[in-house]
Amino acid sequence: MIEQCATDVASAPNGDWRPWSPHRRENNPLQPKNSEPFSCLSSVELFADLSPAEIEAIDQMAPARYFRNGEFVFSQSEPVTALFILKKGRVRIFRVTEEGKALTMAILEPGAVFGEMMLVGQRMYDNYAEAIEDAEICQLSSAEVEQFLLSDPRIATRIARHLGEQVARLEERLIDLALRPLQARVASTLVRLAESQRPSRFGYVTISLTHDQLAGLLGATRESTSKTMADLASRNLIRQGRGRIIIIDVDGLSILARKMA
Amino acid sequence: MIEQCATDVASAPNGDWRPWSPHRRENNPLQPKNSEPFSCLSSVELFADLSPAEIEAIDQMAPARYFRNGEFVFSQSEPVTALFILKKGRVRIFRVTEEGKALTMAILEPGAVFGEMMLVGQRMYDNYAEAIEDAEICQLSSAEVEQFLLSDPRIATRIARHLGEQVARLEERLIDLALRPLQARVASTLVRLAESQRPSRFGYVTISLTHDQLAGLLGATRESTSKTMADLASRNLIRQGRGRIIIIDVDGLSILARKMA
DNA sequence: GTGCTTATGTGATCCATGTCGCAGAACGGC
DNA sequence: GCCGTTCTGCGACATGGATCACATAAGCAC
Repeated sequence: MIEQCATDVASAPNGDWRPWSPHRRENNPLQPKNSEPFSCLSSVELFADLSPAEIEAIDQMAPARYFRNGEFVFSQSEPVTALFILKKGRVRIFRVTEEGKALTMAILEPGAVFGEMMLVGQRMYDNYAEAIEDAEICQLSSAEVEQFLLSDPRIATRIARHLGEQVARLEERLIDLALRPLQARVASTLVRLAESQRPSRFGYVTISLTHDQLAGLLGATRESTSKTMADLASRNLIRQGRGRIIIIDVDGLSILARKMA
Repeated sequence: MIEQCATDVASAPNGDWRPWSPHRRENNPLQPKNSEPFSCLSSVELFADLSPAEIEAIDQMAPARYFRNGEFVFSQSEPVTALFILKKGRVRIFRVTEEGKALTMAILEPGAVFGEMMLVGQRMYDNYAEAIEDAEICQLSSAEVEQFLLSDPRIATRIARHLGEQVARLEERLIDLALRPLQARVASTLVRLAESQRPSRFGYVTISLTHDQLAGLLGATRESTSKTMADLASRNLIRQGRGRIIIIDVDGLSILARKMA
């Protein structure tokens, strides 16, 4: 059953041509870990105002599904489910133009809620969501959301707040893209990513992204991103590893981030 | 009293140097038209679910203020008021970088609500609002909003919906900026502007913007915007007048809008 | 009308990134 | 160990817009 659903959603938007997406596609589905003790919903900010009993009730409605690295969590073709809660793994939200170019809207970490725009009347248009690590995701249908969440002012307010944050972030990115050179955009993006990350063992924050994924987030090419990253590394602001970026000097990056030319 | 407030807010963010803003600054304040028969709040989508009595109640709290073309409605320095309702005139929301470059986030028409991000916990950061026509604007303080609006699920939902639309629009713009050439961006922006406009007398939509204002919205220079506009005009997609753009062929523009290169 | 101010047209550069084409390096599987 | 795949690093080159520097035109004040 899980396999059924998963491969279902994993099919590419346009046939099977997807230069903007990882190609790995193993065919052994992820099995649910048996009896996770933690609710899908605890530690999700959206439900912070609810009592344990209420959370439990909603939890019943939100079955987890499992996605392998590279599988699609949703695409336009899937308008049934409204709200997704990322329990484990990471998910990339992105859009694709007719010509096959992609821009990453967000890279989500565990605890993130997504798909909120659908439940607020918006279609997700050409937004796609794809697991970039094996992931575990809870889902609520639009009907359930409409009935149990939007009607509750505590949650509606949280949703509004969450959307407000998104607006702020998007405006920030728009500014960057419109009037800052690549180096500043890279720096600013790294800072933003670093903030949403717990600083691992030794004070340094590690970001697990390839240059390619970072480029998708920047609206730049992999090549120029690589060049800029090399430059930042040579200035000891970051250190590089294959698929990982270690932030050495957040303040230095922040300064670069607001440089214009 | 009105004069007092108005000149108060009209002061520029950094001293008086504002290349990114109109210079006109008459010093006779606008006088309120006596006894407008229409409430500030009717015909505002946000309050569509409320009864006339409730609207009336809120209306009492929302005094109108008058701003001259070029005056600032708010800047960072004014954190008191939370929600603005544009009754008459037009307002431009924009951000400025340290270097003095500006990007216009939105151009608002009568009936629009703005400042919603503040009331949702967001600071407006470096957002400014400036009247680009003589304007009449109602205001609610954050306290009032908190107390009467956010707690009401009907309104909270509307706010969420409104923010959701904004997110969608911003993502659209981000895509445009990231991966479409200027001509497509101009076309797409014109289409978007045309949609939020009532098609005047003879079917044609007229947009009242200078090339400069349009450029601010595009994240491009006035020069390249002018060139592109001339091109569009030569293809009979639009017609030009000083400070006004007449949309002749929306469909033609829409096609250009999705062209990549 | 005259004259001032603001909007638009245009052309000659320049420069940051995109594009294309490889080569080397790091990892994963066997 | 070896091999294939995925990442990263360059370099040569093309190009869309930005910049700068004006010329012209349209409207407003008088």
